[in-house]
Amino acid sequence: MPDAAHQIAQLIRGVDRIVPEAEFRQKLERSLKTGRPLRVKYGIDPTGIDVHLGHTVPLRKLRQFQELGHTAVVIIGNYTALVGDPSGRDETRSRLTAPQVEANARDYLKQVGRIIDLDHAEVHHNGDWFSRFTFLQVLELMRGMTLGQISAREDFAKRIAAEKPVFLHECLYPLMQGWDSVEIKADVELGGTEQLFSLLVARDLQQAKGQEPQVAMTMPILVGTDGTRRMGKSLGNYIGVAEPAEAMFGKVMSIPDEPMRAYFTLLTELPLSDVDHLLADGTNPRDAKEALGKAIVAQYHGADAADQAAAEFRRRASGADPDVIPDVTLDPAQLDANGGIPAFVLVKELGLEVSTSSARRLIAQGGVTIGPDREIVTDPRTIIVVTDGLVVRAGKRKIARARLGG
RNA sequence: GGGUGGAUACCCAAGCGGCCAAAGGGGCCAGACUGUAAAUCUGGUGGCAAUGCCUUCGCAGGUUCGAAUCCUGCUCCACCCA
Repeated sequence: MPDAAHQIAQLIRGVDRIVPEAEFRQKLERSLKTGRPLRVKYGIDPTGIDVHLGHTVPLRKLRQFQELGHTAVVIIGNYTALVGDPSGRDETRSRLTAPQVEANARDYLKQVGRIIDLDHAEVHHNGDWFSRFTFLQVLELMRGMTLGQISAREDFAKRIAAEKPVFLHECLYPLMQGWDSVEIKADVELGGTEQLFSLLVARDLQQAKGQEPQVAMTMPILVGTDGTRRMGKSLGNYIGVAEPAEAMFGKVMSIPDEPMRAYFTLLTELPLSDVDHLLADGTNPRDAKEALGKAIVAQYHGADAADQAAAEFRRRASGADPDVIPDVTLDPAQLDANGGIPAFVLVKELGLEVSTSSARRLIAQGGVTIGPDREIVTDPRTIIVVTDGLVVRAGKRKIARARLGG
């Protein structure tokens, strides 16, 4: 194990806050002296199915702890998922059923395994203990917090001010999360900035049970591909860890320039001095973004795939067609005697648009080009004579090659 | 239990008898521009082999030549008082 100073230097990268910082230092030093690794907790609620780069920020931190010899403890919040984390929410989360949560949990773990080493991690489901809770225990747990504390929380306070509902079960969420820490005797808990409140609730509960309280380590919230709002599935601005290399790379390239530094810091291992260099004035931000994209994609798909994705992106950006163009077989019955078909029907049949109405619109706006010469079609009713292998492009991203069945 | 205010397209939100496939904003799509983006500008954003037709304003009925708009019942939601 590297010494405490080294560990701290490494662990502090990208971290928002450590509360309380002195305790963290003490815990680390003691761990080194006694050889007993720290128990580092990270909880994830299986509410959706896509783990995205936003989730990987604390997960990558967890991985760093692992690499330094500490114990990663992953909590699958199958019970908390039934409640729904109110953090950062301005409305109540929609309700999930137990089987949904079950299925999600399995899927999640698979994706989480892309970031941390699950073979050397502890994985718990908080349903293991919460499903056995008696009502009396629930009441006891609720003694841990007052209405004042709860309603002081920013997310609840906002909702109350906006006359939006706050349900009682949501108030229980931080207590449940805190109890998880008691169950697994956490030394450190990781979470996003907005989790600080919940992470600190655990300290009280642990102390009440005679345990040494955990240290909260919060990570900044990663902004999504729109560059402003937090990355999230519902906002449609996320990059999923399970996405194919090219899609992942393309999405990284589509972020605005401003959040690049945060991405480098939180999502890559690149030395920060190198990052400074890449982002220095006078350099082309595209090159920096390309380096960022490669570094991220390589983590999930390998360096070769990352390079290929980058090359492919350059090709597309220069206007060339992609390497692989999907074939779509046309039903010959759609064609007239001369092999012709109206442009808007063609676009729909090739699956480039979902409805004839939208196909008409796209064509009328000059978004459709046909064949090697990229002939622009602007009248939706233009009859296109289809030959086998005809390439049709719709907008910047969609393309298909027509195949005549036969 | 009492009171009040709501439910409109992907989201927010206007409309309160015909001029409504429904303002405005956001998002998204396309085009122009570019350093990959972003920003900006322009256009589009229910469906249909389509100068017209069909379905859509919580649900079910009703009034009317005509209903997102008026009436009745229902469902759901929130807030306030207790």
